[in-house]
Amino acid sequence: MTSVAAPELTPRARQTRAAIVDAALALFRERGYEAATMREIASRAGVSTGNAYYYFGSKEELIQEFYLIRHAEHLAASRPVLDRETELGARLRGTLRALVDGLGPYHAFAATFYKHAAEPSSPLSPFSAESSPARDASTALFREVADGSSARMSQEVRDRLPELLWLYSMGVILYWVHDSSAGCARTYHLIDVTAPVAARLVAVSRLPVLRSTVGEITRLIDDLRA
Amino acid sequence: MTSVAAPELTPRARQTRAAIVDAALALFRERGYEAATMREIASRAGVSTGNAYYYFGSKEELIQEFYLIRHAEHLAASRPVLDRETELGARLRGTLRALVDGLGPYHAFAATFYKHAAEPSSPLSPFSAESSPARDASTALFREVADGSSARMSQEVRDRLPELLWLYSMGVILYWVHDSSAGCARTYHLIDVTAPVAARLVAVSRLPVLRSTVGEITRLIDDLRA
DNA sequence: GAGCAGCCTTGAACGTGTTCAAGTAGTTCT
DNA sequence: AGAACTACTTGAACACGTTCAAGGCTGCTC
Repeated sequence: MTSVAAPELTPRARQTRAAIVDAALALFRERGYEAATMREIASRAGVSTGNAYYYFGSKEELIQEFYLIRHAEHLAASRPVLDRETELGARLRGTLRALVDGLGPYHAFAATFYKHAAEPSSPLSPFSAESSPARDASTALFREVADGSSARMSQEVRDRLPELLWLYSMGVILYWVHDSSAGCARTYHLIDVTAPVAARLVAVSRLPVLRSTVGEITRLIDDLRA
Repeated sequence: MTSVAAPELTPRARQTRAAIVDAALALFRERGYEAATMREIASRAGVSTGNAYYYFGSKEELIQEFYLIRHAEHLAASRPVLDRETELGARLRGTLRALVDGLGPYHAFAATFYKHAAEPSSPLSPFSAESSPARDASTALFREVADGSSARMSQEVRDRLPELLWLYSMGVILYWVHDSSAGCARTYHLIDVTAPVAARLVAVSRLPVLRSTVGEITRLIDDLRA
């Protein structure tokens, strides 16, 4: 189980910490986030309730582990598509489908944890400073999606595209969270339809008529990330 | 205080209900959502804790009142701009600024309640069925923003624009929630920059080169709201 | 006016996330 | 060996959101 534990932990403690994470994620999957109590998580991990709070400041913090594990697996799952496809739309589609594939078993659970992610003061917010490493890792993946493609684009678009694609993926996840269709078919449909559109927008961004519009959007993005 | 109470309430009960809402919103503003306890809200309203639960199924439900009151005030605040301006960008800008103006005093509070809004199972989610009336009301406002403007657009764009603008406004609010700049200056900046870009996109949507792209996006929107 | 019915009100009790003072055990220092 | 130090562990206690059995109040019927 991939885990990014604090390095200064005793081997024994590291094991305890991992047991808590395992128990938590298992219970989250089984019962959902709210129904899984800290007492039960601790009990299943074989420790006291209070001890769980020695390793994790709050129940929400257990979700950061989920983020990290998910990202590592998403990275691996995207590899085949990125090695095979060269067309931007197809690369994007494959990467996003891999993302949703991996989240699948956690659908009910992820739905409730996303509520915590939306709170700006929460370290779980994808926009927060604490999540910056996770966000950077995601952005790097999308940079590879774009740069490894055969799509031609101006340097200004190329520089800003990864962040836009990350934002796009957040939108897809938001949609997925709310998607109650069988097998989340609607989310896959959304991906299948929007990925080519996104690629198309990148392509048309080179049109001279859109030069000024692209320039405005570029400046806007630079403003926002300042 | 505008309030959409259930109609079958005794006048006395209606008054009690209103007192609870007033106490709740005041405390939310003073201390924030989390720090305002149901016991304190009930106490300030002069009722027992349990009685608050006779009128509101949960603490979150008190936020629906906030939505309703805010929307009514936003509507009124947007009136002057909509009566004066004809250019789409200016109308959009004015409407969004009015939105953020009105939310101002609740910034800290709104930040924490948006976390509840993001949960799909919550009736507070702007995407939920329970919020549909509130969403429809918002969409109607944006329809007026677009239709009352001098902007020319195809019928297919005109039909779908209100929902897109509503989504855009949700994005602005999401940004605002995370905006910690003085006086939320960055949010106002975002509005000032993006409103003209949005108007510009509507304008360029008539370009023949973009016909097929616009068509794809149109079909996508129709898919999603199905 | 007595009884009745239904709306409204109460506060104690439950289970939750979280805290914390008090420990224990392993390691290092003298 | 003993002492001191640090890293870890405990479970009782706290405040919170929420529930509910019990009771009051109001206006109606006869």
